Amino acid sequence: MTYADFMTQPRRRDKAATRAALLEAARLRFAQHGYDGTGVRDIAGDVGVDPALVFRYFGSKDRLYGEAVTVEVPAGRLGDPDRPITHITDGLLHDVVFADWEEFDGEHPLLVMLRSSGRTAIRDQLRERICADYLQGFAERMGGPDAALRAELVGALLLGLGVMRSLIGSPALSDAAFEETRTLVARMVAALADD
Amino acid sequence: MTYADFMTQPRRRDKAATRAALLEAARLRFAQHGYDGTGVRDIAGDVGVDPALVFRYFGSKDRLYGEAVTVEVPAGRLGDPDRPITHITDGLLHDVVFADWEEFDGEHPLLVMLRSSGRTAIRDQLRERICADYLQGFAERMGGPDAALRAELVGALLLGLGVMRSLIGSPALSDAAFEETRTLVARMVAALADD
DNA sequence: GCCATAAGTCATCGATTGATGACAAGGGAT
DNA sequence: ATCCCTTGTCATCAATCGATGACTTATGGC
Repeated sequence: MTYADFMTQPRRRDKAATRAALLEAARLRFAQHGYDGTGVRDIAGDVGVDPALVFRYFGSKDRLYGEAVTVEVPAGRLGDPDRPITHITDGLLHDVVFADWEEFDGEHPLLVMLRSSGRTAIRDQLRERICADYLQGFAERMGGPDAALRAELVGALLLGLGVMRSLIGSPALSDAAFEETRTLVARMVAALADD
Repeated sequence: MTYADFMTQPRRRDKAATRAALLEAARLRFAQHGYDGTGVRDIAGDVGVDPALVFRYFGSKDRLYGEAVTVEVPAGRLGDPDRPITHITDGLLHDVVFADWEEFDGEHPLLVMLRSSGRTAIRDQLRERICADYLQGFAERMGGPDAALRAELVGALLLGLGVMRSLIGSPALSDAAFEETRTLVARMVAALADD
């Protein structure tokens, strides 16, 4: 049997595998084209399966989206409260901004949600996750009267980096080595933390 | 004649005024719900006019979007090449990030485009404008071997600030006074410019 | 006041959307 | 080999999409 025969051959029936394949295809589609720009037929077409299965396995397009972009984000290695803030941002830069989220076409799920932020439900979830998962941890390590504000400035920097890298595709940042960027970011964050 | 009568009264026929009203309604809708989340009927409905007029005056939804988000952005007061970079970012922070773009529902047109970045044409235009209008000016004032990278870090910070403020709506940054934020941003940028 | 032109409306097209339920077919257990 | 439950397909619905062209109505010049 040739390879072409193998590919055109009907796939073996497996609920779990099909469901997982749909989920992965949905992640890619939503990441590239946003919620409104992605159709159920597109996703099912990528997997090579009937669109009706999407509704059988996920109930609705909304629930599929919810399950697709919901991923346990590393809380940011916020373990030791005495750890300097630049170590935290180093870790986040590496794990969140520079990490290759291959299941989301290389983009962080938060940036994927950004592209679908026209829907208020998605925007609310986005704010909720950014504030709870990241900003609060920053603020606790900042100290001072305007700790919250400075924490959000750090968040803005990291978020902006992600947007520039994967969404805009700015030339220098996209090509830069991690270590080079890390040094510069650490400088900016340190300037913010000093009193 | 009561106010209700006045409102339900058919508006006076005026091509220029209707066209302008459609354009403004389009800006608001696109800003809030993105390209795919906005229908021609929604826009026309806001103005209280027939959807067919959109095509008569703008040709297509695509061209309406193009005309709606295209706005002459202040080039960033890049006049004097000797002006320190922090002065530039001060001005941009004030005119671009903190400015209230009322015709775009308070958001900067670039952030509006961000919400529609699922469409590759929009994403390309977005990158083009950010690189040409801002990053290049930054890089010229940076100097050093990695000027381009550091320029994009400044751009990432400003872009992230805009996203946090208007798109995410993070609490501290949204409420903070301009002067307070300006001081902290200047600190971060200065740390980047020093050798 | 009439009339031509511009402004706005209406009906409708074809494609696509999310979603539903009836139906066909594969696969393991007996 | 047969049976039955699970998996996947098909046909289709109602709504909405962008878009088009024919029609109606208001308005300014005479």
